[in-house]
Amino acid sequence: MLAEVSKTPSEWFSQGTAFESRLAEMKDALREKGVAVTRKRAKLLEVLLASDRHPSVSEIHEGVKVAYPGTSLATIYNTIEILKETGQVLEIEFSASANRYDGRIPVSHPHLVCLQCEKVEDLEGTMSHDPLERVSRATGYEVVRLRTDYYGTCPDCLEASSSGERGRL
Amino acid sequence: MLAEVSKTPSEWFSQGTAFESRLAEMKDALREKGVAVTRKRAKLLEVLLASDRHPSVSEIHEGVKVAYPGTSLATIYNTIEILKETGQVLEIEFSASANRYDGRIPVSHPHLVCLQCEKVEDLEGTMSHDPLERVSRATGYEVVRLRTDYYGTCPDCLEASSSGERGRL
DNA sequence: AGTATCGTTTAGAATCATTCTAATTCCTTA
DNA sequence: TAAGGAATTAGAATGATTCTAAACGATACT
Repeated sequence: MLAEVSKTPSEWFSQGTAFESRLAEMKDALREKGVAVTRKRAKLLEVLLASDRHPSVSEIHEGVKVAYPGTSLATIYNTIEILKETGQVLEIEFSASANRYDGRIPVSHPHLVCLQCEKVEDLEGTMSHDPLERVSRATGYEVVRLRTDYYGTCPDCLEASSSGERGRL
Repeated sequence: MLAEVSKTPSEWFSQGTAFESRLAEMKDALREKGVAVTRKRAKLLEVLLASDRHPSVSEIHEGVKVAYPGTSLATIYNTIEILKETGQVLEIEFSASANRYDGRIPVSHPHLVCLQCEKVEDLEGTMSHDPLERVSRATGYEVVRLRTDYYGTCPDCLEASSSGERGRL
């Protein structure tokens, strides 16, 4: 039986860059679901965890192809889907641009999104206590996920350009 | 010269269903930008404001076509784009489903999104004070937009089904 | 070793929202 | 009524994602 993930966001954050333990955790989650941790899937997990860029599917694809050149995009999509089902990855959706994925902290938490360079960063230390429960009680919804994203221009882009051009997010 | 929109979210909320005044406001914003408020565009604004469903482009299209059957989808997309540029509509993006639009309260505010029926509701009364300024100061970003969305199953869907099927949001 | 089985992977087609393009229509003003 | 410019159009193009059907690969059984 698969135990519910019950870590709070701050517990996730406190893991810091616990690459190895997250990797083991994700592999375990796949095995618990009864799917094999193949070499390509293992590599995918590593690529996902190695970057703090919140990579897109195609960035992950590029990374996996370094080790396994023949890898198809479909494999990445398939595996990401499984990871979503097991709560092992957080999907950050965009409609005008590819979705981005957070495997390090797979529970809801705020991000900073640069409208210009499309950088996605974790925003730490600004989390008030989980409001899911409060919202559930107030609305009758069974709230399972919260998205909080701040959009703007990152310091790098502020410096690099005076004009106000925007990306497509 | 176009004055910056400077209402706080709660000021927007306090307008309630001030349909007529929002309509006039949106028309003014278009004129200030130098674009014509044509009959189709006026109808589009009405359709957008008349519904609390946070309609998608194609829902708006359907509504406009009742009055003007020949209307093309491109017209809706074009006009929505102008509204976005003038800050007169809030875009709620989804990657697996069509984007939704909020013309009533065009500034960042939280929503409740039902994963099952894809309903999008405003979540009132839960807004703490605008954290944009605080995040800007803490991160060096020039923060211009905040997205906060709660996802879950709405009371209607909870009642209608015991199983856990999900929509595509 | 040989083979049946079942999950995994693949290439490419299909889908869908959105954007683009180039031609046409509609207004406005002369 | 004609000219000019914006608005609108149909349909093509794009891009991310999903689907499909076939090929592949590992494992268990004979």
